[in-house]
Amino acid sequence: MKKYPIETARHTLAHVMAYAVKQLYPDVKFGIGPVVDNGFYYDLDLDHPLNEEDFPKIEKLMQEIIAKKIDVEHRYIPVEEALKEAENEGQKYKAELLEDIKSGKRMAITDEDIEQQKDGKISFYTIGEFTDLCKGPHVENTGDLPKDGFKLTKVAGAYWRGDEKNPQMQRLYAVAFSSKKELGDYLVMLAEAEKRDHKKLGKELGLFAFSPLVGSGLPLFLSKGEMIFHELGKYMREEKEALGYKFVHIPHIAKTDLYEKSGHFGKYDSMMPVMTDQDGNKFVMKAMNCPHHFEIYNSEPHSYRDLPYRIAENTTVYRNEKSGELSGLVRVKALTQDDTHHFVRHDQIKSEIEMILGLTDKVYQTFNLTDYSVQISIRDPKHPEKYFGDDEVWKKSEEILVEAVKKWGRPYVVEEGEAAFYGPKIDVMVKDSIGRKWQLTTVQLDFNQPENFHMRYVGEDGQEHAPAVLHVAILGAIERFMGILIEHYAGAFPLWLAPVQVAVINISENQQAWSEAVVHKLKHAGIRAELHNQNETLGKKIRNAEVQKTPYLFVIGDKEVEAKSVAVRKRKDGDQGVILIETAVAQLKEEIDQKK
RNA sequence: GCCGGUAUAGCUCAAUGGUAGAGCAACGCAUUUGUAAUGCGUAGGUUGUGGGUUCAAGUCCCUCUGCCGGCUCCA
Repeated sequence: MKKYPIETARHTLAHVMAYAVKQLYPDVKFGIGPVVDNGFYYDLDLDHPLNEEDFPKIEKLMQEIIAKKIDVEHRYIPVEEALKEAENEGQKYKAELLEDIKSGKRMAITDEDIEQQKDGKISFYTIGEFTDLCKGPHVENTGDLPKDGFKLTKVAGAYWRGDEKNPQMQRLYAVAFSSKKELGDYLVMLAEAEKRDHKKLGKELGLFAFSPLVGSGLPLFLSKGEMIFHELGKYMREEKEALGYKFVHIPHIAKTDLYEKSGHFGKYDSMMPVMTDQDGNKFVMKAMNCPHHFEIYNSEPHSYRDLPYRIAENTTVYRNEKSGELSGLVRVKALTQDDTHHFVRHDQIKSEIEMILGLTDKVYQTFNLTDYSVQISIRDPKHPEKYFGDDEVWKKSEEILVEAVKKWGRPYVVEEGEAAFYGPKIDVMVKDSIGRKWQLTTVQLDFNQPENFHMRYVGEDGQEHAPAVLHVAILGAIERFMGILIEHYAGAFPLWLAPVQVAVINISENQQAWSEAVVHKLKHAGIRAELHNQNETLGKKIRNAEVQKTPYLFVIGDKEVEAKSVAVRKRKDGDQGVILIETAVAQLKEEIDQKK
């Protein structure tokens, strides 16, 4: 048995899976079947809706194909011939791909694009009675595949070529590893990740709730969740004020005229209407803060000396996301941005972006978030009509961002077509517990809205000039950031962020007054303390998730106890107890202050 | 919005179409012991909503809602 890179085996397994499905459902039409993280998928068009009951059948057929040790044949076929054959077999999607190859369009579908042209011929691989166009590479014999290292995991709808207007196919997912053990390890890892799921922990720790009556995507923060939420907003405010940002406040509804001027209104359909007033003005919930902040800038004249002019606000925007897109705290309809707008002279752009990226670094270090990726989002060069402003300005903006990120020194990728309609942006993405990437930080450079809103400042030369605008959110949305943080810390927050910093457990009833006094003292010192009274056993309290995740635990009483990861303070007699608690309070305060 | 799942007690889950149960949590009593689990007891339900099939529905069918995982979207 030959050894192959796991990606090669996954690729061949995708073909084997397609072959197995074809044995079950001969009418199936195939889309594409690429390798993805930890496995592969194949897009299928068939009348029978696949579900989990079909998985064992398909897996069994795959295992049979592997057991038969079938040679994987590779050959090149002229494109016309291949096209004819695909059409004869009714493989319309394959035919479409071949058609594109033939006409030279060959639009990439995925990175794992399908073919490789060689003298006008197309690379094909055949396993038994299943032939698929594919550039490979593949294993030479199905006997080389790990027969018990793969598992079908899920089926999902996926549009042909990723376009909503195209027919929807069934995407059959599988995970695959070189051995049964590796597959088992992966499944165990997934089960562990499930325990860190912020939706699960949020409920267990009493942080937030959802109500079908209030509406989907509208999180209700309970007292403990609000403490974290508030602490995150406060932290960003402190950091920004230290850098000279000014905080502002705007109302949550606005006339549609504002968004018509900014260009948002026509471009997006996610704004929630509120009402039409007696004069016929239409109002919507604000879905972004930019135009309000522009109007704040325009409310007074500016000198070049005042720039950079930085305004900030932690404020909620409301977006009518499609129902299927919502997900816990990481995708909601009401999201609170730590939004800032920087109005800068053109010669200040570079230094301003450097300052912002510096702050970004500091924030990520504070939360010990090291595993993040940076993306520079630029225009889709094929569709310039989707964006405001002229080519030169866009080119210049994109260059500035690339240069800034290069200087910053983080690895990055450039994504075409991901820019905002008014300018390119730098995004920072962080993975959640099951490996999905979520955008947190965004830094957007905008030369277009300043013209649109006629923003001006008086320069050294006495003339009016337009500033550039930087749209920045470091946390992104506090809801999403909190969701990511809960999973990052698995619910065990650092002291300064923890909703309960000290749990005081009163062991015996005759210590009631003393316990209450300790809690009072802690709260007075600004420490978030909570009293757990002892009419239950300490064992029960300790295994309670809330208390387990509490950084400190004071046990009041006369029992010698120990608990993992918690400081235990014992009271021997009144006076000594007071000294112990006071020392502890001072230490705690110091630790909390040193948080960042 | 689309595809596939899914919804039973506060939580985790049981219950061939035939009287809705268990463990944990809660509460009470006992225990003063216990640091992944002290004992006994009590209470907790219009099985998400609305319809249908059936002598009989938690179970089968349809509707709506919510949730989960994808797709698309993501200012």
